[in-house]
Amino acid sequence: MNIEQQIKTAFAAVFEKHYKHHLSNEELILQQTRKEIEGDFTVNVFPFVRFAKQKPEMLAQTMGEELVKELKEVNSFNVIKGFLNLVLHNSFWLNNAKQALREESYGYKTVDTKTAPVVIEYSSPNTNKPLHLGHIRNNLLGYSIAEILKASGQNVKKVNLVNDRGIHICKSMLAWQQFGHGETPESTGEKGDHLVGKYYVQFDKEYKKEIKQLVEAGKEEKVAAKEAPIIKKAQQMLREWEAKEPQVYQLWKTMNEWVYKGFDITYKRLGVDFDKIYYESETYLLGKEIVIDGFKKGILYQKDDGSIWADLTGEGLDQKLLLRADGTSVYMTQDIGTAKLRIQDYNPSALLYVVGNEQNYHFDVLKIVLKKLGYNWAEKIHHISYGMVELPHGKMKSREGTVVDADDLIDDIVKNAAEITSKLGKIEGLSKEEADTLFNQIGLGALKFFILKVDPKKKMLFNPEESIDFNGNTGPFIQYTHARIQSVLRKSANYEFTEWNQELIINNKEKSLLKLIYNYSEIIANAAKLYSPAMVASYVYDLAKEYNQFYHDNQILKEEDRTKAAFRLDLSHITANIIQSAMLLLGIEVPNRM
RNA sequence: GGUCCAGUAGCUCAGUUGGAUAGAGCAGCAGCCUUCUAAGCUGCGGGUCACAGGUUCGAAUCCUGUCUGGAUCACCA
Repeated sequence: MNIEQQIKTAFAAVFEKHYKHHLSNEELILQQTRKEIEGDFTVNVFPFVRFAKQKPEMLAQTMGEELVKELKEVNSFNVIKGFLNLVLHNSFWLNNAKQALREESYGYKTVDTKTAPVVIEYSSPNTNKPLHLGHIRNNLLGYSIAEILKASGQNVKKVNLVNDRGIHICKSMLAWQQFGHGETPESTGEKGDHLVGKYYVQFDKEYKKEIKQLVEAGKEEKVAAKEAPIIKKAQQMLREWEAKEPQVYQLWKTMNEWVYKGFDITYKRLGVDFDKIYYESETYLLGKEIVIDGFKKGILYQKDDGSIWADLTGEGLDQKLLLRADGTSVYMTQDIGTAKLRIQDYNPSALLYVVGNEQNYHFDVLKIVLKKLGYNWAEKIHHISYGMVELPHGKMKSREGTVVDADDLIDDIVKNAAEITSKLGKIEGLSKEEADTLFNQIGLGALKFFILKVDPKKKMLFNPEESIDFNGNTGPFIQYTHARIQSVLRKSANYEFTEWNQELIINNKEKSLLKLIYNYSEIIANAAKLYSPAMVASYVYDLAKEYNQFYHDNQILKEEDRTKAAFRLDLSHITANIIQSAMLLLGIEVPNRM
């Protein structure tokens, strides 16, 4: 039982003895005492005055006196208005520090790999264009959430679903066929995903041109959009693809290979990975079968043109198309198939999807359709919905060329890290290779922290200027704190120390650090519960900030009292370890020098 | 129009199930390096928590309404 629970239990027992009323664990709220006030844990007794029939101050006073007697960890207390502030013996915090020193992965729970896994899907790229800033948020969130879940003791499987088929893929294939003159990544030196993306854009251009021509010839815009020859050709190509027509299939394979090679580079730079990759081309037929089966059972219905639909009006939603009139699949169809496949593959306890909030409706529908089809496991689906990334000028729009390309962004930020780091004279004595590694760590550290520190549920503004700031609440600030500690640790070899014990007298800064150290495992648990890397980011920033203040105010190696020196060195050691481990949960590496 | 989400300092964001005087960073101003890494530390200024009601001992937090912004309601994914 942790100390919070002990206090709550003791509080309830004492309260019942005095006032003949039982307080449930839920109504008893224990919070950490705010910094300006003396104390470690605080109970607000206001909610209980009606049971005690006593003034809040009196009640708090009585409870304080009793708790000091009852619990050996509680040293003293004070009462301010209705707030009972409990002060623990310093030995409690010091003991926890000893534990943090002993435990290899302090704060983490061990994973039982025999339990049913949590399957988390993230990334889910389309193979028709390169990754952009929006994908970066997705990838960083997915990776980090998975790592946090693992640290909280869950058995996690990371999966990726590659949207490698569909009308959008045919569009870039068609454009390449018509306008590509046989270009390849090798012949142009262009990264494969960028090359394919170029043709996707070109398709859109041509399509628009044809629509415009048809409208000028007197067609309505809607009709024109349907009748434009190039879109007809793309649709024809999709049918040929589903029929595995050899030429189309070969082209599709070739172009997808180009894209995968490009993606691999970007994934590697971002440091994300997967346990399994699903390809929509391998799963969509399963979805198709399920839909046809559902139609035969009368759960779904068919329109005159042959298309198959789900009627969701009973659930307050609309009609939803599941198979087109020409028999080809839509996005929903394949998601039905992959969900079922994942259940078969893993028998998971939960199916998580890291997907943007623009698809909230899609996931509502997915769950309802699956339930209608009789799959009880639909309940296990949870959409981790995150907000869009916006730029200072507004939204990213591929058509207007305001998309921030993932590769370009990483290049820029690493370049910037190199400039600043060099200017600060931090690369003296480093080899070219070591320096490059450092630039990458700092640049990506800045980028990742900048994105992950924002609450995933909220939309975020990506200001390029702020993202390359390395001061204040940033990744490099935290990395720097870690490097600083490492420097102290390296030098400690030249000093003698005397082992400290629980009797040690500590100052305020030391105590603040001890408390933050104590909080780490609960932060991980909460971040896991809320799927929020931002909570970890916020915590590790607080920790680094607190350490820097401590570092500024106290001598460590040169402290005269060698017992205190030993303690401060240990505090530094623990802090560095937590910074490293917390940053790892965010997918950020911390250098030993910078 | 229906549904959903958001609105906190000049800007970007914290604020864990309702609790004490609403916090950081950036930007601005003023200080601190012969001493363990100054990518650091300290101080100053900056707020009608969109607005109006309600719930109660107590509301940035919960409820209702209004305003503003966004997402979505496709034979796109």
